[in-house]
Amino acid sequence: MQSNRYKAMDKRAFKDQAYTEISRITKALSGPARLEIIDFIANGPKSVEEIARQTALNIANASQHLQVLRKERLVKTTRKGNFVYYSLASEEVYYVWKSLRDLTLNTSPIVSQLLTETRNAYEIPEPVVWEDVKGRNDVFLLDVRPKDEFEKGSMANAVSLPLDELTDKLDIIPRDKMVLTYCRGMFCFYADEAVQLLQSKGYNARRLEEGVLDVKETDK
Amino acid sequence: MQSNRYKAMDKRAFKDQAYTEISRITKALSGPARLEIIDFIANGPKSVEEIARQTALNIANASQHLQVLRKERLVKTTRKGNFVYYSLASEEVYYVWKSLRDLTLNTSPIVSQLLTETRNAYEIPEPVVWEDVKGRNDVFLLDVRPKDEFEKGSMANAVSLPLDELTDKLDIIPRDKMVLTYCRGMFCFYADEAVQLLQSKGYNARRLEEGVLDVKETDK
DNA sequence: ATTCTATTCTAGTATTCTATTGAATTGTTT
DNA sequence: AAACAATTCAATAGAATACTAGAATAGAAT
Repeated sequence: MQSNRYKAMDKRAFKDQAYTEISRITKALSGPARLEIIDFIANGPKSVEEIARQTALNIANASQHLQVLRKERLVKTTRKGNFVYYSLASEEVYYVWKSLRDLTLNTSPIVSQLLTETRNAYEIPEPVVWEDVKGRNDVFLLDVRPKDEFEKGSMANAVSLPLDELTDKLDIIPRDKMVLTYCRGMFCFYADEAVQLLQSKGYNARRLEEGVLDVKETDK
Repeated sequence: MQSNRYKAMDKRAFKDQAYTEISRITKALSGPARLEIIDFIANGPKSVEEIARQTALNIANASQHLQVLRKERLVKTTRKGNFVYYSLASEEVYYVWKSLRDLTLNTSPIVSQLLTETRNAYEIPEPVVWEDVKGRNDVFLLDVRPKDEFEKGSMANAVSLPLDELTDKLDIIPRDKMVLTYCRGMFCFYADEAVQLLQSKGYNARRLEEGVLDVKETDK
């Protein structure tokens, strides 16, 4: 009781600590490398090796970044055989990432500019936004991510055909529908590469701007 | 064309720049002082002086922090007479703040702990969550923030009675209903102070855990 | 038990950023 | 011109950053 009195916080001290705590977590996410890691592992558990390869970091460095995220409990790990798999600790982590990304897209036009520039450089056609096509039934939804990511969760009625199997299994794609590809999200080019391939084979193909995690209509 | 080729970005370069851009914006928000500023001015435009007072910073320092936010276009300013009023540049900024706050509340129990400790120290009763009371019609919703914040936007059916006018105008509060006070949000103690006052006058009063901005049922 | 392999830790470095404040300055109002 | 709010400047001290190489660890496979 008495000791409670002494420890008792005034309101200013509480605020200082509360905002500092939120600040700590914000700083833990705030490096480019860690933002990219979060964007990546949101699609499913990944080993340190995969994360390092995807983000072009060396392994020790990727591990360091993962420790920073783990210290703040933003990611969790599971071990399978020899590998440690990292994934997001909660949905809230993804919401933060998503809101930061959307804020940036609205606030500084640079990212969207760079994105279209990059697409132009590769002669990739403009993406289609989900809002414009979600009602239609003359489209064929194609998930070109690795199988395990598809199985963890996919868009409703989507068919899985990972990018590297695309050439072999073209026959499962109908020629009378518009093929809509999608992948991990706005900053992932798998869907664009798929579109290029499909168009070169005479399909009517476009990519979806959003990824699975940005859209409500999902399975699982 | 040619020059486009040379400037053309490869995918890795795009990613580096995109995540770096998001990182820049994230770092701009990530200090405790700036998080508090955002939380504060979300309720309405505030002068530098008010912001400095609220956050216990000196004026020069508060201004510095505001410049950081302005450089990243997270806040906007209007001038009235001698004063410059700062407010959030867009709703997205608030969403980011909200998602960071909610992530922290879920991820590290410290903040909630400190909050209840502080309330205990002042012998403030436990808050009520909106979800539990929003259907009921035997409650009297009381907005104890300054008038201008109320006018900018309030909860549906709420009555405005700023904290410092409360003692004078007690007669407008019905005695047969439960009085529910609310203010700027979870880290604001105005509503708690109002509850203490009201309870001492024999009212059945509780505070709402959430603030206006966390609840859907609002006017304006 | 040993070997193997993926991951983590340690330590060091160089760099960059941080918040803060008093004083000088700008710009507005009266 | 005087008063006032806000901004900028300059300087400080301290902390945090990302990264890397090499050693250490911890499980799994043999």
